[in-house]
Amino acid sequence: MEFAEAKDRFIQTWGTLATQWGINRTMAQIHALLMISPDSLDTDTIMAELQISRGNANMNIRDLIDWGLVFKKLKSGERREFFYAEKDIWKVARQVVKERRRREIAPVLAVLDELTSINTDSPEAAEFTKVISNISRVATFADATAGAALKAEETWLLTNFVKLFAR
Amino acid sequence: MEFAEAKDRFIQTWGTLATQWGINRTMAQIHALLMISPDSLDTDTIMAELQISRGNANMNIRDLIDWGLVFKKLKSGERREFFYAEKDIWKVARQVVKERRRREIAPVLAVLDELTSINTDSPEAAEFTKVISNISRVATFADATAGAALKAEETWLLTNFVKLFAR
DNA sequence: TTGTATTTTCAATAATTAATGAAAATAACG
DNA sequence: CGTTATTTTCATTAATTATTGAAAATACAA
Repeated sequence: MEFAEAKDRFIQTWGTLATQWGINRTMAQIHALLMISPDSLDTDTIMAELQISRGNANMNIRDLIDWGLVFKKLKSGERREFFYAEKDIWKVARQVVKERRRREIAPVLAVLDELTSINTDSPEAAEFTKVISNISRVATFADATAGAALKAEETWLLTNFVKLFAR
Repeated sequence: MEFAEAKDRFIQTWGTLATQWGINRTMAQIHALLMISPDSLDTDTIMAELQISRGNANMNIRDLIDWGLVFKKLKSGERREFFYAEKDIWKVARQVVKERRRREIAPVLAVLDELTSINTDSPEAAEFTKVISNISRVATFADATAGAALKAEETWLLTNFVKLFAR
């Protein structure tokens, strides 16, 4: 396979995977492009490579920066901005977990916690409380686990996972 | 808070969470409704509770069954079908991981593996191979880890997670 | 300043995805 | 069988989400 084809395949694959996980395709494609690019790229290059509009490019680059996956680079003597991505996929994964935890999981945990404190005066209400408590307990535990993992060093985590699951 | 309100809050919250993770809202809402329901429900009840059409209800119930999260129950003397959900959230999580691995991760791993074998005759191609190899290695490891966890018993997994991360 | 390159915003439009509802298919019953 | 309850399908419609592109805002240099 030629490089150009492989590159397209990767950008496409990364975009498809992302949509299945609730991330928009363009955002994932920009991320993919920057991950495999040796140099940082400016907006026009990204637009040209992915055949997208300026507005679209700008918005999704901003989002990637918000997610902590892409960074701005200022080249001396250059007026426009250049962008580059974190290329270590472990760090990418850690960052995604961290952000999703903060943005999506934390609010849900708060709601669940509230919902455990209703009257259980009917079979429906009793079952409800039982299920919600179970979800709340497990989710809180899983969230705390993720939190601990994020605090730990990457190597420590990797080492321990290997110990835990090694054959 | 009253039961009726708590119930609506939960169904709504579960639906919102799901959309952020690439699952459609109705599917998550049906799942939520069945999880908190003491009895199995028929299609008409689900339609009425969630205010959705028959077609929508039917399609999403089918999908939930495909995902292994909801099951059919036949009541003797009853012609129509009743549905109930797995209520143990650990089992739900395990099932979701299992299915996503099969449907989404496995195909991506196959593509990544292909992409590692291109000529590295330019700086771009060299960087590409480097990044793809890293992703492929880490993803394969994570996938294998998930596979091992799925094979293990739930209690075993829980116990070991506690040991690993307990303060 | 003033002009110019660059970035950002956002209303309009396009594309995608989900939901409806009625018709067709299926299954159960007498 | 024929009848009726129930489920499934799917073309149409609705809702949602993403993209465009041009105008406005901003940043920089002279």
